[in-house]
Amino acid sequence: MAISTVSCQIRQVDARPVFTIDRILGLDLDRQELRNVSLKLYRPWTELETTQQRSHITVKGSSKSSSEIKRKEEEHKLKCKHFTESHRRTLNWYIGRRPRTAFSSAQIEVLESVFLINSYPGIGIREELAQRLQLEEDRIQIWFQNRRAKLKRSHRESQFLMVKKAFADLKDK
Amino acid sequence: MAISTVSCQIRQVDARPVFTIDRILGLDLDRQELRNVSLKLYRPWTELETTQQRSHITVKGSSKSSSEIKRKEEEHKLKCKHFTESHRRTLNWYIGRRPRTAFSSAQIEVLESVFLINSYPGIGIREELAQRLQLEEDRIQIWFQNRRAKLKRSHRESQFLMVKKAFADLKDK
DNA sequence: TTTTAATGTAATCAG
DNA sequence: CTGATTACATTAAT
Repeated sequence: MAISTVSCQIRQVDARPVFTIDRILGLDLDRQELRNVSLKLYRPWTELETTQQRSHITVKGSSKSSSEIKRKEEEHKLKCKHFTESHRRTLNWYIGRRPRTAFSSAQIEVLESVFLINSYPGIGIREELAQRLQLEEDRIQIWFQNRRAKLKRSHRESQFLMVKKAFADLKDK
Repeated sequence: MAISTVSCQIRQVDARPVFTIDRILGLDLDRQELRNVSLKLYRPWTELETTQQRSHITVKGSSKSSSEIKRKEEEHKLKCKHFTESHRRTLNWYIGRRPRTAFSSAQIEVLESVFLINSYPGIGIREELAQRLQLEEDRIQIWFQNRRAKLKRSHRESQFLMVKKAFADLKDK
């Protein structure tokens, strides 16, 4: 099979390095020589997949996968839409950064309520929220990430204050 | 063990949601009831750290062995050092997560050069790189893992674009 | 200026 | 190992 052949070649290289780091960095070998070497790189995913041989992978997928694929497609469509609707941001806009989402206060309220109970919502809850709040699931995941970071930051700060206060109290004695 | 207990509780909640969103929003359950439920929130950084409870993880090694054991011991010492040297990050830091390594651009350049030739460097090359770049071998292994993931991701995306284009071309006919 | 959505990537964990 | 997810530092929009 093609793959195992290739990986053998690699293993060989590993054991008795044809490419030392010096060579790779071009300290020891010039580029012309490098092009002459016929070493197949081991990049399995570079090859086209022949539909059949991946079906087993898609089955065992964790909680996401089918829903994730759909999500990514939607996201992509949305990205394309952004290119066409070029009002505001036409200039402002550089290499494909998503326009900042402005959550409504109603959306924030719901998100905060959920966060209070569970700051690590799984895919199920996130998708339900997405549907209910008319947001992409990705926006929600990011929101929770940022929210956790914020909570952590505030926690850190309050701890810092407590330590400071403890020191102050010590001085008073 | 405390940590796994907590995360199991969470996973339970995720799989078979005791808290539906309706309940969380109080559409289905009033706050008094909510307070009676004894669900531990998963807020790791809130808890005090109980120094060592993660050592079992280091055992399960696979293909590597003598060098790996030595390496793991060093890593462990390093972790302990982090607990004692409590300047910066004392608060920042919860349950023994390694502080994020910031690679220098010079280090990245070398790593990328090697990656271009061989994206699956064996232990030999990794250790040489570690010595040369003044990094732990583990950092390098992780870097290659993440780098492969990145390459694969970008490859997936470009494939997606090509499929999309193919569809567009079909329409044109 | 402050807050925070978005991004990139190192670290972690399950399979 | 991969794949998914998380934490964290940074950037940039409001």
